[in-house]
Amino acid sequence: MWSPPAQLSAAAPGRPLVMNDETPAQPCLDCSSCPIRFNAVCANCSPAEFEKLNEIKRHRSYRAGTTLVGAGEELPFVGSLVKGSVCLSKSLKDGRRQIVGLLLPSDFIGRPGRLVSEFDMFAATDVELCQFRNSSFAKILSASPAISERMLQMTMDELDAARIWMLLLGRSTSRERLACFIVLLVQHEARLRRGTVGTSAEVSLPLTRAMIADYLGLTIETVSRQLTRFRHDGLIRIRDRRSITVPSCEALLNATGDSDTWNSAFGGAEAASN
Amino acid sequence: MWSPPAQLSAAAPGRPLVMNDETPAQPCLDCSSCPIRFNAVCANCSPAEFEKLNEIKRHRSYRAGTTLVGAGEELPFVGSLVKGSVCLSKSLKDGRRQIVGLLLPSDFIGRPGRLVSEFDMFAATDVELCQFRNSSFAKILSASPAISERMLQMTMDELDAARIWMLLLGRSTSRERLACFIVLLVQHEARLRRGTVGTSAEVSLPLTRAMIADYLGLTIETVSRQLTRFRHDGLIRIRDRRSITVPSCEALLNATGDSDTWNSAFGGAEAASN
DNA sequence: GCGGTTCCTTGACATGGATCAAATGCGAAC
DNA sequence: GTTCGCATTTGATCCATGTCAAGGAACCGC
Repeated sequence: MWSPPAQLSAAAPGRPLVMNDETPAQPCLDCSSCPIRFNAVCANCSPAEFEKLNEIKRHRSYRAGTTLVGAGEELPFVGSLVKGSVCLSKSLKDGRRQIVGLLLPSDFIGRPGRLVSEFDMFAATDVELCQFRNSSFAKILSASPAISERMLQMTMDELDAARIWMLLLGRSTSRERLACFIVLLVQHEARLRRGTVGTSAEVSLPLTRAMIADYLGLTIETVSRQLTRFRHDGLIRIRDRRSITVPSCEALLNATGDSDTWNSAFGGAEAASN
Repeated sequence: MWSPPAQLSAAAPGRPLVMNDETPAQPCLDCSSCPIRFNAVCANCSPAEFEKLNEIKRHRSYRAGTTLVGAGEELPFVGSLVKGSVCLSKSLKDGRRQIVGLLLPSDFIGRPGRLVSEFDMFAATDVELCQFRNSSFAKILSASPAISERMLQMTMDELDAARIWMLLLGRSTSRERLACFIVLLVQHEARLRRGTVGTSAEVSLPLTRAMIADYLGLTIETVSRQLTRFRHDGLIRIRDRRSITVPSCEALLNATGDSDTWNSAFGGAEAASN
């Protein structure tokens, strides 16, 4: 199993990351210093609502590669992704697989009120979750306008993102898909550090080539070839398997096939929400 | 402009369909006899909530082909699709288009709290909507648990459906895509008449070949060729441009590439919800 | 350090679906 | 009925991406 980039795997200060596939229930992080507190489902909670969530939450870590749940199986919890990346995927009987969602910190995991998962879920990197028992969360959800409103917002955002990804899967070339993917990572990294996209960028790849292929609806060979081609074109430099340099984000954006669409699609120009 | 199948275009009894692109505001239908009352966003409303919705609703019809809103434009209303089909689509600058959502009766249209549409929306057939001003609906939404809960359920269902469609766009052959599309229509028609899928079926196609192509991420020629091939294989009979016969739904399901996945994906085995 | 394993890259070739082009069929207007 | 326009079908060809195969690079456990 590979070592994820330090940024993604480092344990929170003072809380050593337990390296089992799943850690036992841990003492809770303090919500007021939680790195995702402004974006997660609890972002608009009142102190009283925080209190209720606090009573049922628990913090867990999973190693990269851990399967959280298989399609059709029970996932007893929901929660927020605090750190790392989680993939949602679905496969056909003959093994063809599509990653249908890439969850990043502050994204919500699971479906309130439904225990059986429609998709496979696995940790792409080491991850940390803030979990709630599904049934307990569902109760709080229906009693708390702030949470249910935020939940609806986030779900609608995910739906928009999924539909935009459908445009990519249905109509883009392999080169455009790779460019979009890297742009997505660049913009996400900018958001994490609460900054904007600069002229150049260092990106760490949270996914293996195989996962990238499954996310983009391509084969592993095509992913590799297009990355090589970007390298030859000077659009990227490949530092190691897990990280690349983008000397000119604008040039990469031009390789997406529609810089306007894809720049804004990934939050480059955050739409005024609500 | 083509004549849509009678089933989709017939006006409600006693209310002649006004054949402008957009009808003026009309007297409201009685909610208690509304054909979508059990499935729409208002499905779980209390009498008091119905009352509030009634005050702001209006009924409108649009002709097939009408653009309801373009991507980036303002859509001042939200509402329920009462009759017909509406397509959500998104295009790249060079014209490549992907239909990212096919809305059918009882589906919700628009995004509460956000006026600017992320997608193009157009009426694929003659359409009837039950509309609410976006701002008015947003107020009621935040005040009514029954509506906001139903809204969240429907949005999560749409998200699951979108993700399943991503599997099709990313990983299926053109033949499988066509088979899935027809199965989708068969199952939807069964649901409309509140029955189950029989051994055989008559299906009317709500979309032109070009729209089918854009929905499936293919070209018009490929759609046509695969339909012809189904005909040669005896999987369908083509009655006319707008309707086909499926002599054996099971045989068609076998052509989807993964009958288990696709049969349940379109509600063939409705998951126990909530 | 060594061997095994997994991940990644590269090459040769095959092919499904796109593209380009033309013919056919159907509906609408006259 | 005739003509026009458009949707659809069909054919010929091309090409992007998949498939199959081999080699190389990183990592792991010993």
